Amino acid sequence: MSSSRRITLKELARHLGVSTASVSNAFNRPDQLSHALRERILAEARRLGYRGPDAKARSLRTGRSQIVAVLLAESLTYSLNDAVASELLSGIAEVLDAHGHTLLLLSGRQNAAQVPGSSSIADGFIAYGLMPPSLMVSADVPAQRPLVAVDFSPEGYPAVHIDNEPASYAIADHALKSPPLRPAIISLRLTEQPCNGRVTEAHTQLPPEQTITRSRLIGFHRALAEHGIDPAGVPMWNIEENTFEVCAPVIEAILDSPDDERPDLLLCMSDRIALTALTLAERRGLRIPEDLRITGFDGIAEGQYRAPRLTTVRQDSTEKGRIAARMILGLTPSADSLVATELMIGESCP
Amino acid sequence: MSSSRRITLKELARHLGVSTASVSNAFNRPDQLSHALRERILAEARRLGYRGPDAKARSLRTGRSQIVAVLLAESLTYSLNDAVASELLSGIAEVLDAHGHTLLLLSGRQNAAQVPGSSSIADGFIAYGLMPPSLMVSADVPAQRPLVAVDFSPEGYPAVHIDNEPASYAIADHALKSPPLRPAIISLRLTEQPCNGRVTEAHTQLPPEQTITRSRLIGFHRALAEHGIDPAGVPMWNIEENTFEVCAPVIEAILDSPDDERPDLLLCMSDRIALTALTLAERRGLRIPEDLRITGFDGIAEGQYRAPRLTTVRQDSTEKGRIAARMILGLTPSADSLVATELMIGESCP
DNA sequence: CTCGCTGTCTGAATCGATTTAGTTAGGCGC
DNA sequence: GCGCCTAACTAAATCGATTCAGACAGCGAG
Repeated sequence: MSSSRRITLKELARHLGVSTASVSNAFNRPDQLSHALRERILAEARRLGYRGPDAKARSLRTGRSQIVAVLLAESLTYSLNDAVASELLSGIAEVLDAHGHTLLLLSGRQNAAQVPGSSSIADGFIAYGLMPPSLMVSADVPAQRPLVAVDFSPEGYPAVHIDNEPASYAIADHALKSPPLRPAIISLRLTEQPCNGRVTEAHTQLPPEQTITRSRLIGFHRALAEHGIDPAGVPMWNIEENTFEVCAPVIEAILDSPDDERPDLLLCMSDRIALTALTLAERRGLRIPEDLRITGFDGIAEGQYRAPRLTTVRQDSTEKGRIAARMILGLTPSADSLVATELMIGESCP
Repeated sequence: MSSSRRITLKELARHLGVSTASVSNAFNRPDQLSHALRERILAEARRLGYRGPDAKARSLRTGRSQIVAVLLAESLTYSLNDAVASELLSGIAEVLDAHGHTLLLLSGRQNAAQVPGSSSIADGFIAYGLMPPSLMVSADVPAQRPLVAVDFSPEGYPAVHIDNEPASYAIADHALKSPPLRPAIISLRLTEQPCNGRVTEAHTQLPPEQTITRSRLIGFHRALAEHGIDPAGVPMWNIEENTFEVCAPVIEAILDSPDDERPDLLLCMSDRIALTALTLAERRGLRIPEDLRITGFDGIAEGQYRAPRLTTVRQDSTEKGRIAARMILGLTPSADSLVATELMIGESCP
């Protein structure tokens, strides 16, 4: 009533004629004071509109904020619209929520204006996606703060990931059981070197910074070789960013090939790529899978909630998120964790 | 080296033999000290591994945290997997990012174990989705803290929204230009009363808590009436939660009707519902749009990146997010804002 | 009666910064 | 040489809590 400013714990204590310690205990450690006093304090707090201890002050004093930061290699805008990242976040959120923690979103690709150090508020970090060490530093991951990595393995930190090579081998192996005439691979960011379109030999010679996509490629190649197809002879296209907009022109170019050169099997490194191919092929009236077979990777919902269903490898990103969150909260010992994958046969490549 | 603990500003100052004020200014107000001293301070900071002022302490002292909280009516798990909410978050993140702020995710449906008051760390709030006042209170939206509402209008706060009634009138009007034999409506959470399936009269008599879906329904009804169809005679089904899993059984039930009772036009209140109908109808071999026409609402990417494309009303959720974020940051005066919608004609209902 | 113990409650230090008011020194004009 | 202004720097209060180390009272045992 009197003051418009929010009332503080100290003022509340003075109103009641008790110490600040008792008020604090009334909110945090009920066993430390008599029932009667506690009730009196809570009643007066309600009366004066005191909402409980201020989070900023509490976190300074205790050193804990109940906040876990997720540091994303890609921009927030991209990540939030990407099904795989969203699933991961959703798994993280589920566990944090259940344990009274909240989620702070941080991007490695943040604006330079970002005040350095502003992230030191988090109790722990979950880093997702391939992040150069420089990014982690500039994003101010404090040296001695707990960090769990997802889908990459920075030295000295526990990581949650899947086994990409066998998984991609498995799906390629499945697809190759009916021998294709003209198989092709559509890959995702093999190197830091920008490349959207047909991959030349030069690109494949570059150092394998992108470990996930590298492993998937190796799996594809192994399956091809085992089926008697020389991987070097299989054409490959690269996609710069895992979005429909960026995929579409590359796919259109592929589909524009003359009929006797057009691939009849597309091994795609992500569901987004595969779904884009599926959509554009259908718009052209190609029959799936008779004229063109397509496989994906990830197992996002969109690929299953459609007709024909996408043949893909499901990785349970939600579960990855749950595991990472449990490690950060200390509910699980922090150690490298391998999540299982599952081959899902849809109508896009039976 | 010596101490494993993180070094503080005060210790850094003592190392250098300068006051803490100067060290603070070296990081925050370069114009307040000589260039030479500043360089000396920053060099020593680097040497000792000081990463800049601690965010917890800074936020306590200044009262600002550079954090904006998004309070979601639904669970985080649901919201992160919902395309509309993700788009909104993505718009918010884009603006916050560009201005050195970060995003804290809070759910109105949070676990009861949530420490009350833990959200008082945020500088401002963006609330999304219909949120009963009680939820906003229990989620501890501080009374005098800035809040912008999206898609609902709590008293005393600015709101960002679209004009639902004319938008849904427009799409129904479009669809009814070819007169349907058996139109039907699939609605989304018209009341707090749980109902997944055929809507009885009782449900429609309930108080209109869900303002958005109510408005959309009124728009549909107005269009029907204008085209000479009695809205009371149009069957309606309700969907409890906007997900494939919850939608699917209801849609299956509708499609199970004998051929001469099965609807030939589905006016759906969301793209998720419409896409579920589209998928399940295709799996049954129904021809779209010859056997069944379907319209959606929202304009999510998934509906456009497919064949046939979904006929829908696009609402630019990303833009809603940007606007809300700008208001919260004070870049734009906080006032109610109406975002335009756009009718998008796809092949699902030409 | 005295000792020690338990249950309540308090005083004061502390977390790590920001910021106001003020001190000091140097430069400049006249 | 004097006064005034500015630039550079500092001392100390403050933000709003948590928590440790007692203080005090009451009570039962010996």
